[in-house]
Amino acid sequence: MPELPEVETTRRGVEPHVVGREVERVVLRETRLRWPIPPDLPSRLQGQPLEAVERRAKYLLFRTPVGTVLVHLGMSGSLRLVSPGQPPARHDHFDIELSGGHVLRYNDPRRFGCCLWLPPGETHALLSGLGPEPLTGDFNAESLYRRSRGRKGPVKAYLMDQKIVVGVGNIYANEALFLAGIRPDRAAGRISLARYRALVEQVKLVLTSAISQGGTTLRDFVGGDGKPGYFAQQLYVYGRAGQPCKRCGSALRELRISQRSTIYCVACQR
DNA sequence: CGCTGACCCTGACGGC
DNA sequence: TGCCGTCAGGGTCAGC
Repeated sequence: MPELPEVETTRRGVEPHVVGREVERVVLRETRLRWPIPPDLPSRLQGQPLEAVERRAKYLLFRTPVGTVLVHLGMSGSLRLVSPGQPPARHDHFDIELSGGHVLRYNDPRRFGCCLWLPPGETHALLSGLGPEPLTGDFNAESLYRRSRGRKGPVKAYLMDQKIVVGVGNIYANEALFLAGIRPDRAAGRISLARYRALVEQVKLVLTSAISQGGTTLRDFVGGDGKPGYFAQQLYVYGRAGQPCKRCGSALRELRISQRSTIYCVACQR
């Protein structure tokens, strides 16, 4: 599930139930994620108040006075609030039990996610070297254009490079390139500033729109059994290879860029 | 430094 | 019904 909008939706969903609470207990069931969960995480967290839930790229940061829990949902992870005593399901790898009667429960079938501990003041290697957040002014056409000069790789791979900009995953890279009218296999270094302006605008629009969609299902995070909101009904190209373009009717084509499914319209994208 | 492909893991799905 | 190959929204890492 998690692209940036799903991660931000998760952050907004759990924040009001987590901030101001205290960690009563941490239960680890399966520590073999992308990297092992530190065995001392429960003892470090126990009794600590949670001061904030932040997001950087697709990482969730749970702040306490003695350090930060850094969570990534990988490809298949989710973080939900459940009631105390609710029996764990398959792939429910750990719980953070909070005062006030909520349990933060992490589920991840593929185990590509992670849960790491970050001492205060330290900046984790995973977070250093990340590019700007896509919804801030630091992500702009001028710097995107400037940094692209001389690059021969496809613009879609460039857009998904976390050093260039964070949080643009495969779905939204496909969508933004369609909306900006840019062929995903065009060399990043051979795209004009004007077209990068269009691309930046569409990245911001598509992410903002998806976050607002996800926001409609926030209630699912508390005691519900529904999944976080999904954006499928508004997709122009992702998952639609062979089907007609919603703008011009041409059959959408598929190719692979950096091992990832890439769909585009030969007529609308140049 | 830039770029490509292998890899981590489970589950869903389509073809035979 | 079962088996097998392929694919999936993440990212790191080695190697050229």
